Amino acid sequence: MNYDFREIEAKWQKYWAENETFKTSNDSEKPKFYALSMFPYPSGAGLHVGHPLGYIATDIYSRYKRHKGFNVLHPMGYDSFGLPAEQYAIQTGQHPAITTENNINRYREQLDQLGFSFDWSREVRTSNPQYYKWTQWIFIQLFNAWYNKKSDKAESIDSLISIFEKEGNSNVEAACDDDTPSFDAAIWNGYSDKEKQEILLKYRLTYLADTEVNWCPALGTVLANDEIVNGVSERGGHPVIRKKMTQWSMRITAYAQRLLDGLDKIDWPQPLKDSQTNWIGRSVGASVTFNVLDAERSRSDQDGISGDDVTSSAVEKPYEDVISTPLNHPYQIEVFTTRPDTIFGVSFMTLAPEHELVAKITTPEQKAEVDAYVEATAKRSERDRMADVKTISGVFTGAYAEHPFTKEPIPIWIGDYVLASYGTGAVMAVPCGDQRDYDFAKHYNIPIPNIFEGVDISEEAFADKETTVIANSDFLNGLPYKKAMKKIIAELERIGHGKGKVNYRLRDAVFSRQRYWGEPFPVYYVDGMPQMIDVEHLPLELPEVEKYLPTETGEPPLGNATEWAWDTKNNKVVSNDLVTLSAVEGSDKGDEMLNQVQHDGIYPLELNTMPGWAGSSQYFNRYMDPRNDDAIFSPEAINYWQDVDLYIGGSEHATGHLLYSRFWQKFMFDMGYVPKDEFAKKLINQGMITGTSAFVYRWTKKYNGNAVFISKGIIEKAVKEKGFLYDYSSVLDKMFSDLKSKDGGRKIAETSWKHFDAIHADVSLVNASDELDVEAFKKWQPEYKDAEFILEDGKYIVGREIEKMSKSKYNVVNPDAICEEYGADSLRLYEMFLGPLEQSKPWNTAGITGVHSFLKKLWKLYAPYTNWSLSEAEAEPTAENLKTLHKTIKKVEEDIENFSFNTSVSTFMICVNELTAQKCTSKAILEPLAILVSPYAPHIAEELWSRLGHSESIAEAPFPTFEEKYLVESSKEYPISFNGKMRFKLELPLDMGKDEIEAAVLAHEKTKEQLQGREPKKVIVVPGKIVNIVG
RNA sequence: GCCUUGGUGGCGGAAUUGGUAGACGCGCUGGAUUCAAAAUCCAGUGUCUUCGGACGUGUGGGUUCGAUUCCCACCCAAGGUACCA
Repeated sequence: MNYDFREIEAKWQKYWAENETFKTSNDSEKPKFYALSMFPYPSGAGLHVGHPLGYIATDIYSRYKRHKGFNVLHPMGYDSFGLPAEQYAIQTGQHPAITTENNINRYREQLDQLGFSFDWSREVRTSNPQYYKWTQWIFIQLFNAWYNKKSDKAESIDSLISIFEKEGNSNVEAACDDDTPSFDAAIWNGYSDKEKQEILLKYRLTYLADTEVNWCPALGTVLANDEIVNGVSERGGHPVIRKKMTQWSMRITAYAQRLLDGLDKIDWPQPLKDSQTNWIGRSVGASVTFNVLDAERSRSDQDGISGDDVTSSAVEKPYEDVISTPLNHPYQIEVFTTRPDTIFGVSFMTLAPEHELVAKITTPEQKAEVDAYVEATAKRSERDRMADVKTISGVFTGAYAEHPFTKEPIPIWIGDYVLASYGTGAVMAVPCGDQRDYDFAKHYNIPIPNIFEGVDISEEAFADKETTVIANSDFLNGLPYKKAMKKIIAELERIGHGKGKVNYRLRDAVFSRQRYWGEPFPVYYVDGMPQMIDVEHLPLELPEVEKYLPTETGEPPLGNATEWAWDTKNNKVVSNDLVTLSAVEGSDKGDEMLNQVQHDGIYPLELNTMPGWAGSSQYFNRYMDPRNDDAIFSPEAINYWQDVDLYIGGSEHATGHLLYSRFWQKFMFDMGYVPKDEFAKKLINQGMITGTSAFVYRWTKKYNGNAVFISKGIIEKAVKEKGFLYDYSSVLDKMFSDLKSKDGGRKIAETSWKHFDAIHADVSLVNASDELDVEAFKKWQPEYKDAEFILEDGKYIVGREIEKMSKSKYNVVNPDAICEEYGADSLRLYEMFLGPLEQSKPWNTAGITGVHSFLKKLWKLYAPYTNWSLSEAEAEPTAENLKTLHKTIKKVEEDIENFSFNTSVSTFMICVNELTAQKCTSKAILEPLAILVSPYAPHIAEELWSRLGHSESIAEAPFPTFEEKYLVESSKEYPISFNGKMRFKLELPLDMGKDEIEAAVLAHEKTKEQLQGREPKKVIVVPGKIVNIVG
């Protein structure tokens, strides 16, 4: 009987489902192994062949680990909140839950036909209330926690309150807002309840803050950076403004250092670690405060400090800095620098154009120029400003700062190379030590003082810390970098102008989204202060709304809900109308009056929803105990499974999902909920599968009103030979003649590619030889049904190009059609065979015939057991058989451990070719071979296994053990090289010594032939490897 | 600009620690089988060649008996990006 993959695959998929073959228990004597693929967002387009790549790899590893005796957790679920379903809802009115459900069903169908060993009983969906109940739960835990820098971990907010009650916050070292005031116990205890809540919000790990967002009034929504092009919205081209909005934030910055340190403990790809490291952006240096000289004095000179014209009330002073600010300076500029040792080289300062001081310090003379520059900068995106290194631009503000040591005036400029979002948005510019400052100074003729000993800075800045010796710097003269750093920081602290500081680029993560299809916050507001809903009343389910757009007043979509108020007496969602606002209607007193409102215990609920990453930041732990309604997971479950052993997914999640997940895991660890502070031991990024687009070439001329397509080879030849098109085809020659009368003559111009439009043809219309199915193409594009096709050798050959898979390029390949034609096992093998897992590689369906015929050969090899017409042929394995088998075991095992799945497929092919040639029918060979193949091609392996006489699934059959003894050789075919080039081969016994080998080789006639009488200068003999003769 | 990854036949790719470059597969060529096609099987397939051999892993150097592999400089492509002070 033939290899009937359709029947076999359907049979075993059914078997696995019915027998729950891959259902995993939370207690087992076996060692655990947790293999995880990043769960997908179920989009409407379904899976294309790129998606399953990582899933197949994880599945192979999971199945392998089962054969190796592990209790394997291999779950799958859906990241099912997201924008596309919401967009679809806005357009059609269909509830996102329905769209999502449909998409999930389609995904499930597609996944099922690929034969994955998922434990589907553990499926999670982030949009399912039973799931997001626990997302809300974590949010509440974060709200009720603060970060204690002394213990370097998160702690319950209650511990903070008791400290405040006893001693205020002067001894507290916490991650908190910049504007947190200091208070003692008496002040704290005197605060009203609302004031206390306000203070506590500044400490909580999730907190409310005014954050700038890109607000698009026309769309009534907030836009992401990449939704804005040239200052207007990508969709519709509406203006976008920066607007402050009160939003939830996550205090991830508290964990910056631990997120950095943790990278050393985990086996993740270095590029991914690098991008997290860069994202966190730790730099060590100092913060330095420069006083801004008032206009009067900076113009006249800088004689001492005497001013009494400025009152202290005008001082804008950051609360946390213990800098003794001279009261007579109205403004300070705080900068962060990694090179405080170069402070005597400062010759100007640069502020980001957005810096809040710009408007305050600019002199009237410079105002027009500065305003114009600020306005011009506002139109440029941050991306744009970053990418453009060549253009140097900036404007002098007219103001001067005072050097903290020399008291010299320093001109203050603004420049768009300084970004407001990094550090303090201000730079102390040291042109001799920083190339950007250097270029800026050169461009604007600002002096470049040299403060380095023995260094020429006439051409470029000098930034090598290691060889730095400071000069022209008062008390720093003669010091190397490290010593100078120490000294200058001490001095800055002594004079109250700065301190050593570690700066992180990482910013707190905004956690509010003005969307409908996301997790609702378990939050209601009493007098404007957020209150958490008690955990026992979760989940707080998404309300129904009439439409999914923002409200007319600009509130998020949940503002459309009529039932969206929290009844604190009955603990349930009730109608908004029940929120009683006595006596405030029409009041112009605002907040003050609101405080006096009588609510009857019914309060408005939060209108924002959580962002996409909320649901994915702990899902890996939820899989351990997904149906638990009393806890996110039981202690037993988390203690058994601990963490993810292998996590496979795309590198695009490097600084999103993978950073936030690590943050939440560390928080969960601090609170004692999880035993590991890193959730995934090993991570692998699978590469992207690109498409191989096909192009047809349409001549820019028409013939009888129809398009003319010319085969690629004809054009190529004509272009290469600089010839005329009509010389390369008799049909074209005739066309040119016909066109002559109408056209007034042949255009005598050499053929060039610009005479043709390359048009995407659907890749399914092209075969492995790049030949287009012309008739099918005409049907596919009816506008070309009468088009002419100029063929070469009777074929139309298309052009090929590697591009990203996309609908518009007609190069998307769907797994369904491939499964139908070749089967899931072929698809699985082929996806792996394409190349290394981590690399991106092009898809070309044509090549699948290779692995498919391998499976047919494999099936044939088992003919004594599959073809009942033959009598069962049980034979003792030959030495050759065993050698083939064991070298395969060795290689496949190594490959799986190294995630080198592509080479395993080759190894299987070689193995089957060899065993076929050996006419092997031995069960002792074919049984272990079935197990070896089973992780890769599980359906055929199960079928062969059962035909070999087993009644149990192959899934847990022990992996064959490699035995060296079958590979021992007695002789080796030595490659004999001359000057490193292999010239001939010589078979010699492996136990032959170095000298004997040398003698044997030198005596060989081919050696003499090669040497042509020359005397060998040297003979290198590496026994068992190679012989190399130099001469 | 910076960071990361990569560059080997017509194509995807292989090559364990520096030791036979191009495994395996696709495609191509020729043959067998067939009324024919599909499928299958066999042989060949890096380039050049005076048929002896010579050259050949992005380019140019270097280390070595020997380099796809190690070092230096550069070029190109893809992805990322926050001019990080």
